[in-house]
Amino acid sequence: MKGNDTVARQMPDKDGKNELHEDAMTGDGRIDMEIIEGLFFAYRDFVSDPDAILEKSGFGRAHHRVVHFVNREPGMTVADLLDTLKITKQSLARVLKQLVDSGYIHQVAGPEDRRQRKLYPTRTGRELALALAEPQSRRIARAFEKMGPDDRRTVIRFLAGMQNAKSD
Amino acid sequence: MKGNDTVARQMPDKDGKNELHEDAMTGDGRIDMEIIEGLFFAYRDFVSDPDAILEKSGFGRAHHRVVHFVNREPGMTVADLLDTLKITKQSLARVLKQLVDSGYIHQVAGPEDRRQRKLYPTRTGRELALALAEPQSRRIARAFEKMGPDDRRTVIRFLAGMQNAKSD
DNA sequence: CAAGATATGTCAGCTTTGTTGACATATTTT
DNA sequence: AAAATATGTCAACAAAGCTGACATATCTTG
Repeated sequence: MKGNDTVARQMPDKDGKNELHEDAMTGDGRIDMEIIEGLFFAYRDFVSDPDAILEKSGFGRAHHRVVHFVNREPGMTVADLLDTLKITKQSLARVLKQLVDSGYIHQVAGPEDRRQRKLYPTRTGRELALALAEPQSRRIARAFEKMGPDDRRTVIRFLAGMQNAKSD
Repeated sequence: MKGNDTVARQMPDKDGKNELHEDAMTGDGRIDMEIIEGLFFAYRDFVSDPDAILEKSGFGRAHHRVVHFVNREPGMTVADLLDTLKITKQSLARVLKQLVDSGYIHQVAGPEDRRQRKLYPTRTGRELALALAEPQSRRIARAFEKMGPDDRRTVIRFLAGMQNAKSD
């Protein structure tokens, strides 16, 4: 390889900043590594479920999120969606435009406030959202398979407790 | 605005593909919307915790993941890390190089197989990983605050059940 | 009614983080 | 000696985030 060979014996290291740790980081029980990593792996696999379907439509995960929430709350405005996704206007504009142009979402001027664009799924938009949610829901069902119905309550409370307080 | 006004009355729509849905997508009880969305919001806020710290070091979330797992399993190889993160070699190479160059991670040729590069955190690398884990752990503790210790077990089982089976 | 605030769209450009495919080097295995 | 393996690297690209500025339509307010 190139000359980036490394040796176990380190450079002079007065302050100890380059001293190596061979022991696993545990956090001395003050850090909940188990939940931190459980969340990472669970979410990593959870969001990978819809990838096959998304590829067929030529969309990505950003489109998934948009089409999901518009289906969940038809008539929501662009501002609502920005607040839900916590991304910027331009980031949203790109994927939203593609979904509108492809006929998955329609925009309707607000009946009271005509500056608003209320977002509605079309039939194909609804079908896509359902198809994307389905494998995720199956994964969830499988996870709960050997657990009780009270366990589902517990998980819901946990997930709610992990979220930031609503600002409005 | 531009001429992208939309009206509630749609274009001719024989097949109904453009018909709008004004009703919220429920999945008719077959889709677990509550958990799907709970996971999304929980993870969205969970990963935003370390952002302030990362900005100081000039790193991003990809660096966070690398420095975390190297700290958790010092001596892991590049191949191990690729398998954990499920990203490509080039994606990892970029951020790993930056972490090595900045002195957060050291590489040591494998003692048995000298082709391998075993990864170890330096002292600063360990400190960074702990600092990043801390706000996340506090969030988790807060979520469990009003729940029992058995609830933590339940959540761990759920998160494990959400993961793909290990291939090896 | 004029002025300002608001909701949305859009332009231009940048960054991070993912992807592919090809190829080089050192080392181990066969 | 040849093949396989672990890693690094080059070039190029794509998705999805960001900023700041500015335009338009519409609503609210003085």
